[in-house]
Amino acid sequence: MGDPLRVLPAGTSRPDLKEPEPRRALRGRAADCYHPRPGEHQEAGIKGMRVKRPTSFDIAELAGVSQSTVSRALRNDAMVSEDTRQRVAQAARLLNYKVDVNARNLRSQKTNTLALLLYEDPVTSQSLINPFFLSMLSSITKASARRGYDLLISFQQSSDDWSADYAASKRADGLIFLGYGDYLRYVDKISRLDEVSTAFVTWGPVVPGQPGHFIGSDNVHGAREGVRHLIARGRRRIAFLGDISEHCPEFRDRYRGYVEALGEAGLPVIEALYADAAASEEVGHQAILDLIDREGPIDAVFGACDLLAIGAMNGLRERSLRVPEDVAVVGFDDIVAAPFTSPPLTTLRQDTAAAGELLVENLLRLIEGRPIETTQIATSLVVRGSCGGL
Amino acid sequence: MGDPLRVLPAGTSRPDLKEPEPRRALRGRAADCYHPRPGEHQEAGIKGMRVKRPTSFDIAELAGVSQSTVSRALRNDAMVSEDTRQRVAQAARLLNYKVDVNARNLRSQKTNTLALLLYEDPVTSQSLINPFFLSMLSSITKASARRGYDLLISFQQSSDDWSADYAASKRADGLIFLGYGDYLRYVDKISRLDEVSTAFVTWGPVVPGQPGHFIGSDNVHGAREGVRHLIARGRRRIAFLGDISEHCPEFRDRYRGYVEALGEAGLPVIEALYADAAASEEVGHQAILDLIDREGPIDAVFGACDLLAIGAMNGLRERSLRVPEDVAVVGFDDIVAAPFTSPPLTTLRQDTAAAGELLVENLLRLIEGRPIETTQIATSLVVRGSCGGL
DNA sequence: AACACTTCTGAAACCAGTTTCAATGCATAT
DNA sequence: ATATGCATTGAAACTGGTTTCAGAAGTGTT
Repeated sequence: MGDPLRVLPAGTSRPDLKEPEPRRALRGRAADCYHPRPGEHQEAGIKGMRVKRPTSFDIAELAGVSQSTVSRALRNDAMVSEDTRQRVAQAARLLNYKVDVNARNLRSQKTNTLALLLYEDPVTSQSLINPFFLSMLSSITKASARRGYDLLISFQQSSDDWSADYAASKRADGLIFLGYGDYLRYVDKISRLDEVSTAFVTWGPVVPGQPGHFIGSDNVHGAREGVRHLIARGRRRIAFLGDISEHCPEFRDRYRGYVEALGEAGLPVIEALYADAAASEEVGHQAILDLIDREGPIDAVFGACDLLAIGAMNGLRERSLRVPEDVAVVGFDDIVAAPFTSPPLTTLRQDTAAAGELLVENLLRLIEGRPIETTQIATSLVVRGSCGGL
Repeated sequence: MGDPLRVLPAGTSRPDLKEPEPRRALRGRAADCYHPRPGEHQEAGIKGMRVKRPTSFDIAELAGVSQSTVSRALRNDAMVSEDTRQRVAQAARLLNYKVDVNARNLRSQKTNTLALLLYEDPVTSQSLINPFFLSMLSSITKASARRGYDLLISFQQSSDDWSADYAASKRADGLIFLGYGDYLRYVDKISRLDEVSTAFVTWGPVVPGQPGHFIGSDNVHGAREGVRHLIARGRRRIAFLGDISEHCPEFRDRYRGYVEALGEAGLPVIEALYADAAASEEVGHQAILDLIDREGPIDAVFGACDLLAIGAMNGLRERSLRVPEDVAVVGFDDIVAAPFTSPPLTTLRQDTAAAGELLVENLLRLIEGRPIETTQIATSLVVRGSCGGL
């Protein structure tokens, strides 16, 4: 088969250019100094001898078309004949051509990149070691990759190093906020994003008045299911562990679910069985000790997160109370450690795969101006040993 | 105080430009259609009415200098007077100017971005839920942020979706590879990176012949320390759990440490006390059962990773063997679950903070052509309950 | 006073693509 | 045969910075 790349289409080699054409001439020179062959990268390692990357002009020359046609062909623009597209594709493959995303982004005013801002809890610094975020991360990465988007990631430590600049400096088309518990401290900055019309989504509880951007698990429903499960197994004095101040809107929702489940069953909500506790093992440990010493026997604990539930189990063991015989325990999150505790922890799994998918989906909807439909993710009860059998 | 921005320096308003100057004229127009005032973002939300971002030309006009001077001033280029720098900075602040990184990258041929490629173990898919990687991720992010680099992240699932294109398409200046256990399957592709002179570093065991790029914990030393600790507590029949085939070079190194510690103490290496096991709780569980049933009593287990050690503890409990009284257990990694097992797991902590720092540091050294010095990170023994007291 | 040497600045080239616009060729409608 | 329409294509404008180059202003030397 003859080389189709050498067959120049009629009308291409027009000889009627007489004037110097300074701009074009300079651009064209790039092509002249590039002599690539597949597999001849030997000099690449030699310092300062780096071979020049091929540009779309090189592809154009090789394929016998104009540079703009190369651009169209490689983007599968509609207005290119199948024959041309093939020739360009082959030339690009031959020279091992890769678009320069900076040039592309500059002109098209699009980056095809999302930025993920991960906020640490400045108090506990727990969010970073919370495996929950690794699976969120994984699913977000995959969801954006599947849609052809790159993902920039940034761990935010204080509210000072604010990274809305990711959008302002055209590094990313949209932002994803992720954080555990108290993220309201940066919401004031988030609201400013609306003013500069920067697309963003946030993981966490739905904030009233801005439903579209805020995506989270159905915490109320999940907690209700967990507490129902305890009640169905005959537990009556069920303690709730978790900070329900405005710092932890998610925990507050889970407390609502707890209250609702009790109400359904006609059980009283005993104020004294609530223990304020930040999300960490140590805090949960101490909180349950205080609660038992103060209020006497309980027969179950609902932890607003797994770390609290695990801390509670350790505290119970310290008071020689057996889990689940004496006290049943249910957590929330289903972190990796959950199946490894003894007994294994019954908990409400947050569907991180669906969550990541929804965050990205909704962010792209915002970017493209399409309407948002779903904003909540269902949780599922994972029954293990700590709640007293199936 | 008068507005310094209006004081044009002499010689700036030169009136001797008569010719049309097509290029400049078009560029200048951008400045004319932008009328910003701090806090007047009202129209920003209205569709299609988006206010045009300020460019460096706008800053130049406001500051009464040329656009190239603006560029220099904002980058703290040496060749700008303090007075000019101040004026430019003030103008930029006033218009809330942010550089367009795409334009910057395009011209400077630098992205100020690193790409992190996280590989899943296709067999166990464990690496994603392994909290070890979250802390690696966190430290890598922080290390690159500290140096002014953005971080692109990508979870690689199969060896097919190869992302050297991150560098080829000028998205990133360098690559960081992260993966658990068997990553040799993509090393053939990694070696190709050298050919195209793409800077990269890899987390894992040092691969002979390419010392500079490969960074990892001192696995031999760490394992030796752990096994020494067991020996010092009187243990003699110490099992080793872990796959030491070429698929897991790290485990292989840890096995070497195990053998060395035994040798130092004059203990024989009993072939039968080695159990091949991939990195997961289930596999460790089964492996220890088989080993006990086959070889009879042991008094200690060294797990090549924490998940294996945890699995082993569960298996031992199933055979009614007490940890640490009957069998002492030591793991490797120090994952978050480690302190929550019962008894809490003694293990070798990998210093992820130092590791992330070193990966980024070395990658930048490669990018800038500076020599690399360190390639190994020390581990530290974390003594908890599972090894039989301090 | 003439000269060299910095230090600072502006004009224009440059990076490598996308997008606009006008032109071409060809098929179909009149 | 001519007008109309459409699919393709190329030339040139355009994106918003950085970098080169040359010139101006100011200082020090002889």
